[in-house]
Amino acid sequence: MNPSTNFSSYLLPSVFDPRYHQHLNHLNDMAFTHTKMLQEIIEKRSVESSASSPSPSTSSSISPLAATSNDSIQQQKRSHAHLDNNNEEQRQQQGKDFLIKRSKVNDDADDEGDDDDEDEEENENHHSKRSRKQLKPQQFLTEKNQSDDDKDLSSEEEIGEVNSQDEKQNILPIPQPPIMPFSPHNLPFLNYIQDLARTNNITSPIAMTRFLENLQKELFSAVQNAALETKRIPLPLPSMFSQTVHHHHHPYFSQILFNNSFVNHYPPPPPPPPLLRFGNTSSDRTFPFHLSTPKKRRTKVTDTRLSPRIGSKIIPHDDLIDDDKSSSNHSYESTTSNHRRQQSTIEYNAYQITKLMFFYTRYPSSSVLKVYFPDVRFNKLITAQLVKWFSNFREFFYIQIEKYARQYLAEGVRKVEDLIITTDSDLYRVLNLHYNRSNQIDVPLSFCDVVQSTLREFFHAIQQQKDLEPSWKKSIYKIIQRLDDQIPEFFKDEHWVHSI
DNA sequence: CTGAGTCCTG
DNA sequence: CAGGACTCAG
Repeated sequence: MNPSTNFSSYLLPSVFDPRYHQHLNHLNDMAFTHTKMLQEIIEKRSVESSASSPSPSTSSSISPLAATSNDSIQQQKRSHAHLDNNNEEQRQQQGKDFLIKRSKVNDDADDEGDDDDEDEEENENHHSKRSRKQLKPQQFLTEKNQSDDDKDLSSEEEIGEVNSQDEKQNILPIPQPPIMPFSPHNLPFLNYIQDLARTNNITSPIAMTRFLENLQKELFSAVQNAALETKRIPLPLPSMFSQTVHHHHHPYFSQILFNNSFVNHYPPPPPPPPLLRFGNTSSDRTFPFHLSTPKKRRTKVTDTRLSPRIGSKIIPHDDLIDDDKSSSNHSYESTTSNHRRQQSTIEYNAYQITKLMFFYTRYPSSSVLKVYFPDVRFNKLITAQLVKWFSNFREFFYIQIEKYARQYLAEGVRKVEDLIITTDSDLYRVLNLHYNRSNQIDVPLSFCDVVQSTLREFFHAIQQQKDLEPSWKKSIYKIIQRLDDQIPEFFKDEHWVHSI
């Protein structure tokens, strides 16, 4: 049980969002740019320092201890615990913040859309801004040693975390790619480095050189990790994760669940198709700095799934021109409208499929659900979501039936035997409209029986005035629970599922 | 204490 | 429909 487990899941969804990849690309760019710049700085510095101070061996003055000397005792304590981890991490974190921040400035389309609060202080001096973030759950991940990599794997999915690294990646040859012109655009980065240096009490040229080298190393190893990380990810993660970049291959359901359960920050409009700026390998797409802003803003699951357009399809009383004749639809589908529909259809499915399942089982256990959503990596929240859906379905189901039971009673029906539910019954139609609005499946006959049984139970109970007792419905629920059928196999069929 | 469910509310 | 309070069983 990793404390980060719960939160890490909030990070997931972004992975599915094309914009996330855009964002990563962007960060990647930045990293290279900055690395390059660092190198230049270092070169420059080293020339200077070698001229001024002959003995490089003294460079150890940059050690964290040097930093603590002026600082509070608290800091000392902490450095005791973490050894030089502390400072490293600080710098690293600042680096992250910076990168993230930068990318935000340059990338309006960015939709992480969660941390309005977090980065407003970005113009403040970097010295003080740490405290707040320190406590955030994800941050703890960075404190882990690389030695417990394995543990990390078990702890759900922490994507793109940066672990402070060992030295195996010494100075790697910089892939020399794009020669980045030194534009004013990059000035903030220099400022940032200066701040950083100040923070770390870097004064002497030698120390500065050393400091910059370390910084470079960190930056670069981060990039390297990106590559490693992406190779590693597919392992612990379900297949769906590896698919996420190929938008032609949307996992029908997981997409939704994750999107919905965790990231609802995006306003409705579906993102434009993600385009990778450069690089074709997966490692090019990912950058290890996960956008460390906590995405724990309460997610309202329907927010994305039931974006206005999508939601309208589910809401009763909706003129669903689109869905009801989806078959004929395909004839006129042109590029854009088709695209739109695809997007919405994907989202529509998850929920709809769950609804269809309701025809077979009213009380699916979570284990059953897992079986029928094999490509979904279940976690607490997802499970809860599904359970909640079924709970809501049931609610509607029982309310309708109770209503009709009372109605029949009022109409003078006497014997429960007179209550017969067929596909022509009003009650059936109402339910079918709710769960199977587009007639996507043939409702199993058993469902009629269940409805009928339920109706009779309610009827009988009301007739006996059991409804005056406190929780009179519960006994009925128990009876109905036993009537669950097995979910047919075709729910497992990916093709069928996609065709919904 | 936790998970499953229900009930109630917005 | 989602959230949250609440109940109840294990």
